[in-house]
Amino acid sequence: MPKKFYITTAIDYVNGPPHIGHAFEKVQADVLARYHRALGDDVFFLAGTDEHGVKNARAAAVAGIEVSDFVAKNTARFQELIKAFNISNDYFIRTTDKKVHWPGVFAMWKALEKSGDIYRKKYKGLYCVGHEAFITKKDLKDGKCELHKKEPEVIEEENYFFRLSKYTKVIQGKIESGEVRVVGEAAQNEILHLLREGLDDISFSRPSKDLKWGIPVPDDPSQTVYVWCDALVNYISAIGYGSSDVLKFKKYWPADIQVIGKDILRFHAAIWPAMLLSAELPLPKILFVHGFINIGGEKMSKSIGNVIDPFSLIEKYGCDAVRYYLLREIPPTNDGDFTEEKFEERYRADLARGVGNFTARVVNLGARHIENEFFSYESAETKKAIGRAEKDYHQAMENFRFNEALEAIWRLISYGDKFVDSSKLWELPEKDPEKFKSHIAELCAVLANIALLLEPFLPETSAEVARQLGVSVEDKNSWRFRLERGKSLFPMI
RNA sequence: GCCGGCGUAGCUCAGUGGUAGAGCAAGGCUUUCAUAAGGCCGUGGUCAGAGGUUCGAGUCCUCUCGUCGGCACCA
Repeated sequence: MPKKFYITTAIDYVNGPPHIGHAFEKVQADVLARYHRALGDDVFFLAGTDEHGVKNARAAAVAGIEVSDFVAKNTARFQELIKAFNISNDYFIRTTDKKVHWPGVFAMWKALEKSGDIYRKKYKGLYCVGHEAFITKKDLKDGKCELHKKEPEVIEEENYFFRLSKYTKVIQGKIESGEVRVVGEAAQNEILHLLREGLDDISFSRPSKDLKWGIPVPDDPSQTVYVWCDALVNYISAIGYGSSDVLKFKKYWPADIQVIGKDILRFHAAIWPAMLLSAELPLPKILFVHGFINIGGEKMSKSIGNVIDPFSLIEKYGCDAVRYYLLREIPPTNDGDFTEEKFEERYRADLARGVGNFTARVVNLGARHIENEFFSYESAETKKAIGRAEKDYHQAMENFRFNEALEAIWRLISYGDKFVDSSKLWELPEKDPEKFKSHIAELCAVLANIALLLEPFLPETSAEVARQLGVSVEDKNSWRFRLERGKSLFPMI
């Protein structure tokens, strides 16, 4: 029976259009999902959107449309993003889905209550009249709301709290022991530091008059479930937690990997595990924490006007080229940088002159002289080169070093290019046709292995290489090639 | 303020106490199968700075500087 593998991405907040950072997270998770499918695992890969909250309600009001229409429209953009980047998610969860998501939230809330971890408490907050909402100390400048230049009122209201403080030590221990692994050194340090200091109990609901656009607290419609117990629950509601059919939940939970950004670490490495502990559910095994993408060394921001639109990038260069840049140039768990110059440099050097050109020279030369089907062949030396690439590749993947896995593949491409040159392959059809055929068979084996390893990263390219070779990559050990010239994989720009 | 990451070739980075590395870019030579593509070979370094530990420090310790970030119930 295949091993189950459950991987999630953070659900995106839909108050604005998707940018390149959203795409980055999906692409990283997609590589892991595809990699584990290739290993033969039974993969379930989740993506989705977080659609409740005051910000959405306000943005919809500004736009002058119904909030449900507003979030539906924006969610569609995120679904287009997933399609454009060829993301292989098995399901897309929406927190506004009353059939799938809400029952999970209700079940979670009741589980927390049952453990005695939900209690009523007065919440004291800074209320800004201009915002019509609570603000934080961060929003203040000289004691006044930075935006509205007014002193906030201190308002007290009663709502439900969750006993987060009760679980911080236990979670700290589990992260220290590696039972819950936080991938990304900076992220691990940060969360351990936070946990060592201990965390306070946290507000888990808001009065419905302040927060209407959300899920009502079970048996108390005067309160709306606050973001934690709404958004975070998506990871289990999506697979049936709280529904009448919990088979999928039993099978896939706990998540093997949860992919998140460094900005939401605290919620996933503290609040979420605490909720799971309280509900007596197992904790996710790995939190993979990625960094942010800067643009030319600067933070991406609307006010600077440097936000990169992932759709126009794909339209210009193609899905796989953008995936390649994100996975090769951005360090997996650190901040990275994007510029169009760097992008084109990578494109030309690695894609056009690398995998594209190598594929073209092998397939064209082979197809010109060999029409029939022929078997794959590997000399001892080639076998060794492929074996080394595989070993480096898998080792890199186990450590989530996507960039290094790609380097390993590119060393194999380089091996193939050298092979063509050193054997003067283009002279052989005249000089030694038998040797030519065996060399082509050998180079096709190299190419097919490249396509196989490349599939999680550049699925379209992998499929096109396989098509030109006339094989399916997954049929390794029984490859019989029949070459067919095709279009350039990555035309020179 | 408290805490953390980072600082190594023009750029992106690897480097586990033992002769400073890779890829890209730039330069020279070379090939013509291939997308003006490929291959080969140099060049390129005060490892941010200072001090310390050590037979020996890019690596460990202390301090300084630069830079990015986290925390003070925003998500």
